[in-house]
Amino acid sequence: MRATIEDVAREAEVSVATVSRALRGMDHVAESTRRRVVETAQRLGYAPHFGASVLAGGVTRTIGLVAPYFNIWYTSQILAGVEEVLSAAGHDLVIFAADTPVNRDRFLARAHSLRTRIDGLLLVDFFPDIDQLQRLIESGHNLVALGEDLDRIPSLSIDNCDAAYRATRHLIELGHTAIGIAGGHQVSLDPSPVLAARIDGYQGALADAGLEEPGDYRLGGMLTVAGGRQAIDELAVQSAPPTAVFFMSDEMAMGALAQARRLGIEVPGDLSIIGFDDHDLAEATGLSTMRQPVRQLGSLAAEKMLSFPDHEAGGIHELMPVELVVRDTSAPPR
Amino acid sequence: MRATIEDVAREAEVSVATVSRALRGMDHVAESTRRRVVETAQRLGYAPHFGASVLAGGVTRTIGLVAPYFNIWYTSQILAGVEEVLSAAGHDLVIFAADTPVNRDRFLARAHSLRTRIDGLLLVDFFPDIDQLQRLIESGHNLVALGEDLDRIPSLSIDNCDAAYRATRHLIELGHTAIGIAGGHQVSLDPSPVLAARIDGYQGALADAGLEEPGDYRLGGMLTVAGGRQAIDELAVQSAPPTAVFFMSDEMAMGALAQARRLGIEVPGDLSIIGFDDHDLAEATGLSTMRQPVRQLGSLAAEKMLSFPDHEAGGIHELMPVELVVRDTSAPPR
DNA sequence: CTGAAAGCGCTTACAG
DNA sequence: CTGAAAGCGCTTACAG
Repeated sequence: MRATIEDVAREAEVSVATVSRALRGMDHVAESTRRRVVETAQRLGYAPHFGASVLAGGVTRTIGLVAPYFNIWYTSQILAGVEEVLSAAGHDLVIFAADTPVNRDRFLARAHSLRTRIDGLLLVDFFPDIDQLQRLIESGHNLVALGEDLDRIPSLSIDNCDAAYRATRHLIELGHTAIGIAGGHQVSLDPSPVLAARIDGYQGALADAGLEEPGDYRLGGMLTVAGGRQAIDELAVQSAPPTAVFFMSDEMAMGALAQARRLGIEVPGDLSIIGFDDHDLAEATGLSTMRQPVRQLGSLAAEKMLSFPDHEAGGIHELMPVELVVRDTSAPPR
Repeated sequence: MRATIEDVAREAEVSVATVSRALRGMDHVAESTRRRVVETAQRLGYAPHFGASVLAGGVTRTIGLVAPYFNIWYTSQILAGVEEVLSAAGHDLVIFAADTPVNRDRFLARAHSLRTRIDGLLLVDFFPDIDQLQRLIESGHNLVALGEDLDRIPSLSIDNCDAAYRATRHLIELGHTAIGIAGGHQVSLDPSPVLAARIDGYQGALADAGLEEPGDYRLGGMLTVAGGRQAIDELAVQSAPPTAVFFMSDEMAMGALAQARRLGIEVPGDLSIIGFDDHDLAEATGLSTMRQPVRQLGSLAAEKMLSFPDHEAGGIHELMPVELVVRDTSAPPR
C-alpha cells in the first residue's frame, strides 16, 4: 500500500501538519524534526498524493501548451525550449494539439474545464479571436501567447511583417523583379495572422520598390516539404514564372529545392530561394533564410509564464530579432 | 467564484451524488434529471475540480511520456502519434525530457512520486536497467516501452539488428567491400541498446559476406545533422576511406550529404550513403534509407497504454516492419 | 432512480 | 516550533 502523510506522521511521532511543512521545506521546522521526518518519509517510500495536494493546495505546478502541430520542426524546437525551462523550475508540461479547426474548437470548448488542471496556458501559434480570448481570460487562465501580439496578455513573437519585408528586399536588391511568395494559404481556412503579416511584408517591399505583385506568384499551400514541392510544380507551368521566391518556412524551401533539382530548374541560376526559420538542415543545404531564435522563443515564453503574477495588467508584447542569413540559394538573376 | 458541484446540486435540486453521476454519463439517472443537471451545470459554468476528481476517483486520465529529446524528428513524430490517440480517448499527455545522464537519473528518482500524477508511463527510447525497471514496476506504474524489447512490460520496437543487417547487405549487394557505419557513439556514455543492436546487424552482415570491419570505419557521433557532418570530416582524412556508409539516422545522413558535397565527395559516385528513418526530407533529398513507421509506433504504443489492464502479465513484445527504400544515394562503387 | 454520508489525502490558518 | 481541526471538492458504496 502507498504510504500516506498519516503513516509518516505516526512513524516520525509528529503531526501531519509538521510532516507537510518539513517535506516542503517550509520555515519554522526544527532541523532535527525535519531530518527525522525526511528520513521516515524516505524509509516508507512516501510521496504526496498528487490529487490531494492539488485539492488542498490549489496549484498543480503544471503548465499547458497548445499548438497546432507537434510534428514540425518549429514546434519541436519550441517544445524543447519550453520543457527545459519548466522542468528546471520543477513544473510539468502537458500538451494539447489543435491541428484541425474541429480540434481547435474542441480545445476551446474544453479550456474552461482545464482551469484547475494547469496553472497556466501557453498559446503557441494558436490565435483565438477576441471573444475566445475573452473567455479564456474569464476562465481564470494565466495566459502567454507565442507567435502573435495579443492584446491584454503577455506575448512574444518576431516581427513577421518586417522579416518578410527584409527577405523580399534581399531578393529585390539582388536584382529580381519577378518575385513570388509561397505558403500563404493553409489547409485550415483560419487566416493565420502570422502568414497574413508575412504577406503584408512581402507586398510592402514590392510596393516600396515600385514592383508589382502578380496574383499567381502566390504559391504552394502548407509550410511543409510537400507544400514546397507543390509550389515548384505550380511555378513550373507558368508562362512567366518568378525568378525568385520567398518561402515561409525552411522545410517548405527544402522541399522546393529538391523538386527544382528534379525538374531541372537550377537554383540559384534559374530561381533564387529564401526560406524562413534557419532549420537545422538549412546551413547544410546552403539555404538562404531568415533566422528566428526558435528555441529561445520557447524558453522565454516559459519564463514569462513562470513569472506570473508579476506581469503588469494587460499584455506586454516582446519582439525577438530575426536575422537575414545569405547562403547559396539566393543570387542575382541571370 | 468557481461553481462547485454543491452549487449545481442546489440549483438543480438534487444531491451532489446525482450531479456527479449525471455529468459523467453513468447509468441509473433519469433522463429528465440528467437534462436538468447538465443544463444547470452549463449555466453555472461548472467544471469538476481536477484535484478533487483525482483524489476521489483515483485516476488522472493523464499519461506520462519520457524521452531523451523532443527536438529531433523521430521524437516529434512519435509525439504526434501518441498525442493523437490519447486525445481521441480523452486522455492528456505530460512529457518529461531525460536528455543528459543527470536528467535521466533525476527523472528516475522522481518516477515514484509520479505514480498518483499519471495513469501510465510511456518509455520512449528510455532504457532503464533491470533494477531501475524493477523500481518503476514496484511504484505501480503502468508501463509501455517504445524502442526496445523490455522483459516484463509490454513493448514495441523495430528489429534494429535486422534492419541494420539489411541496410548493410544492400551496400554489399551493390558491390561495396569497404563499408562504414556512423552513429555508434552518443554523447551520453550510456550504451543505447538500439545503437548496439544496429552495430550488431552491421557486423553480422559484414561477417556473413566474409568482409572485415576496419575499426576506423565507425564514424561520427550523435544522430544529428552535425553528427553526419562530423562523420564525413573523419572519413575525408582517412587514407583508405569506405566507399559506402550506413548512417543510423536520416538527419545524420543528410548532414553527411551536404558536407560531402562541400568537400567535393560525390554521392553516390565516390561514396554511397544509406540512412535510417525515412525522414520527411529523405525522398526530396533522394536519400536511400530504411523506413520505419515512426508515427505509427507512437500511436500503437499509445493504444497499448490505453488497453491496460488487459495485458497479459509480463511483457508482450511487438515488432514493427522496416522497409528498405532505395533512392539515389546508394549505387555500385565505381 | 436518488440521497446521506463516509472517505480520498493533503494544506493552511489559528492557537499555543 | 508544533498540533488539532477545518476545509478543499469530488466519488463511491450503501440504503432505500
